[in-house]
Order: sequence, then structure tokens, then C-alpha cells
Amino acid sequence: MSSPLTSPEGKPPRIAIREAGRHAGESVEIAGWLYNLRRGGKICFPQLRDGTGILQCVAVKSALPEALFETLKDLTQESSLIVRGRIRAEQRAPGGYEMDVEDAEVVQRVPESDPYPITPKEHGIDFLMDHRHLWLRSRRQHAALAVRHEVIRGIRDYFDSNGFVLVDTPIFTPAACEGTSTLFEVNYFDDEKVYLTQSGQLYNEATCAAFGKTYCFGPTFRAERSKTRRHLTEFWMVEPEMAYATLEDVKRVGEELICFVIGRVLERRREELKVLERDAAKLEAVKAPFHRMSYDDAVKKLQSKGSGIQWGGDFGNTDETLLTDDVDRPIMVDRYPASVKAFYFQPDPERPELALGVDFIAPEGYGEVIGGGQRIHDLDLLLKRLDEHKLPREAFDWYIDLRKFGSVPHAGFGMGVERFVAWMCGLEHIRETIAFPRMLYRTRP
RNA sequence: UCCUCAGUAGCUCAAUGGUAGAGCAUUCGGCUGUUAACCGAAGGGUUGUAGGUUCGAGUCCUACCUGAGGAGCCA
Repeated sequence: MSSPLTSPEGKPPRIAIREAGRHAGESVEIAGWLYNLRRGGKICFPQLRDGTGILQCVAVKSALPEALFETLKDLTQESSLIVRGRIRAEQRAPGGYEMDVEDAEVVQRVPESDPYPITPKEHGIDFLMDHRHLWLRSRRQHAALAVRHEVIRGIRDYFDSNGFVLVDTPIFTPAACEGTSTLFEVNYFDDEKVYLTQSGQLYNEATCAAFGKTYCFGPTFRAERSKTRRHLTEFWMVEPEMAYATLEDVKRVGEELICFVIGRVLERRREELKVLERDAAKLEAVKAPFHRMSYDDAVKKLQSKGSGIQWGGDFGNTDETLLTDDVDRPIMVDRYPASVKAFYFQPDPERPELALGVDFIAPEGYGEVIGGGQRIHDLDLLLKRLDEHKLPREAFDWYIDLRKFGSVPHAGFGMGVERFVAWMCGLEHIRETIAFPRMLYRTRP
């Protein structure tokens, strides 16, 4: 694989550091930033990163023009530069390869009067979040975002190769699908108020009747005053919806999706998992079939483990962690009390007080990564539910239409990308799974 | 919204109510194989803000500001 960037004529070819091993013995060019520099009086070791990896270079005073050696020796952290030289296998170098520098040009030297703030030593989270735009260059952050990229690509590949059509849904929405307290309100020209979407699901129910199987994938917004390691106010969600589908289809597709994406991460992002010190065996253990459990049984299991939960209540985070502390793969908990679920869930025909919904609770305390279920397809039942939830029919006129014109059983789910990535990476906090997290008290940088 | 904790050098942190310190970073010097390199020296402070108690406050009290962790709610 060659680098997308080309070198000037007469210069050695530019390569990505990731490919350095294939160019042992060759003269090449690398364009990057100074990651670290160790120096002696007559030798120095600039380490370069270029976004694909880190490569140690060696500059020996006696082998170079004096000005070039002095320039390299006095480089400052994160200065941008292009180096040329020969790649050589070297056991003493991190990564096993090294470049003997023959030539270099500094693109921009960071002045020592205003040095790069993130040093190789430890920093507090507040400082790092304030410097998020620079923190992204650090190895762990870089690795987490690379895993995120792989997760997103895996999700798209899974749906695209299984007959789903990507139909994205609007960000501006006219009304709430649940309570307005968690919606961000936006002025939409003169007198109109619109809201940032919380979910594309209602629209997905329309698109799946056009295409059979669809998914939307985009940012969603929740104005919840949540201040925990699992919450962002802006996060990405993928939401498939399937016509002629039931709760069982949701379980099957969700299980397949998770296994597929984990397989991709394990196949393509081993190095990043290593940087993150993520125990890959924990991910390798996640295989179908997942555990299946009714809400009834989940409540019983929790009570036997000492939780104070009563039948009819929703699970808190401690409940989710308790529920999964003895399993190595997700638990699919289904048939919740209708009262804790949204108005659009299809009731269980055998026990109408239950909703045909399912939550996938990930192990290791990562909590709910998928939530979904079967939607109401009967017109009269939908109207009844809207009334019960005191939702105005006018606002849902188009949604009601879907039950008038060829209504069929249909089902779908939503998966939160950041929570999933946090699980893959073994991260304590969801904020490291997105480049610029938006949280209750943080909207900068 | 509620509960808990924390704000001291650019960063990470020390400092019985009694002279504000260390490591890293920066500057200068030394070192031809460093691995968060090492060795020597220098500069660097309105202790988050405003009050209060005290002979004396970084330390105790009150309020506020900022941040972190958690609860509820959720993906």
C-alpha cells in the first residue's frame, strides 16, 4: 500500500510509518510531527509520528552536516518536519525499525517560549479535556478513535451487506417522540420551534415500509442533565428498522451485528487494543448465542443478588452491572413492563402488560448497548396509546398514516456508538470515544 | 436537579495554624544507543474568588465560581 501523498521529484518516496517494516534497507521520506526526542552530545533520537505510527530516527553528529544535526537536536515536541533516510531493522528501537536520518526539513518549529502543553508525563482530565484538540495526538486517544472508525465501518458493512438501505432521518424534528424535557430546542426562523433529534426511529418506521429494511446513522441529542461516565449530550446512534419483523428478528440481528463488529475490531485493530491495554480475550469470548432472559427472570436474579429492584421498575446502572457480573457476553433482556417503555411498543399478546422490547446489556459494566423491539402496527392500539400518553394526534398524523396504508408487524433497535466503542476499548469514560465530546458542562473545544 | 470530593509553579502533586516545596516541562552546561533517557545549575507563585476567625490562614468557618465522581434519566 502506498501513501496518498507524493514526494517531490528526485526525493525518496514518501511512506507511512505503518509501512516502515516493508521498506527496510530503502531510502524513504516520512512527514510527521516530533513525538519525543532523546539526545546525547553527539547523537540524538527524534521519534516521529505521522498518524499511522511512531518511528524512531537516529541522527549521529559525525555523519551529518553540523547545522542539520544541531537543528534535529534542538527540535521541540510536536514540531512538524519531514525526514529522509534509510530504514533499518533495529531491535533497540520501539517497533523494531529505525531510520538513519540523512536529511530533514522542519516545516514548523514549536517555539520553546510556548511549548506543547501535553508532555509525556501525566495530566489531569480537566487539563486534557481543555486541550482535547491536541490530546487527540496522544497514543491512547489516537487508538480509541481508530477503534471507533473500525466500529462504524463494521456497522455500515454489516447492514450494507445484509440488505439494509441507508436512509438518514432529519436532525431538526418538529415534535417530541418522548418527553420534551430532554430535547434541545432550536429557533427555526420566525416563530417556529424545532428540536434536535433524539432518535430517527419514528422516521425509520416510514422508510422501512418503502425499502423493507433500512437504517439511519447519525448524531442524536439528549438534553439530559446527566453527569456520568456513560453520558454525552451529543452522541451517534445507528438505528435499523425492518418491515415484516418481530422481536425475535431484533434479537437475531442485534446479536449478529455485535459479533460481526467485534470480529472486525479483533481482526483489524489489534495494535490499537494493545495500546489501550484492552484484554482482547474478553472480546474474543463474545460469541453467539447471547444469554436470553425475560424481564421477570432478570428481576428475580437481581433480587437474589441483593438488588432492591421491584417488579415494574427499570434497571439502574448498578443493576445492569450486577446482572452481567457473572457472564462473558451480553444478556438480552426482553418483555419489560409496558409502563417503563415508550408508547410505540407492541404489547406481548399473551401478557398485554408487557412490551415486546429487548435491551442488550453488555458485560463488564458497560450497560445497555442496544435497545429496541417490535412496534405497534395496529391503528386502534396506536391511537389508544397516544391518548394514554397524552400525546396530540395532530403531531403524529404522518406516523398514524403508516398504520392505515399497508401496516405490517415491524421492529428495530438503536445502538449507541460511543458506549459500544467504550466497551471495545475497555474505557472507563465514554468521553474518550468521540473526538470532541459534548457533555453537560463542556462544549469546548 | 440532588449528593460527595477537589481547586497551590505551564503540568502532576507535597506542605501539625508558624519562612510556599519536589518531580516533569522551559533555559544554560555535560554525555555516541536513548526507551516517560540520565547528570549538574537557573528562572518560575496574588495558594480559584470574596469575606470572616486568629498574634499569625494554603491549612479553620461562610458564600460564590470552576471542575471531577456518582444518583435520577437514558444509548
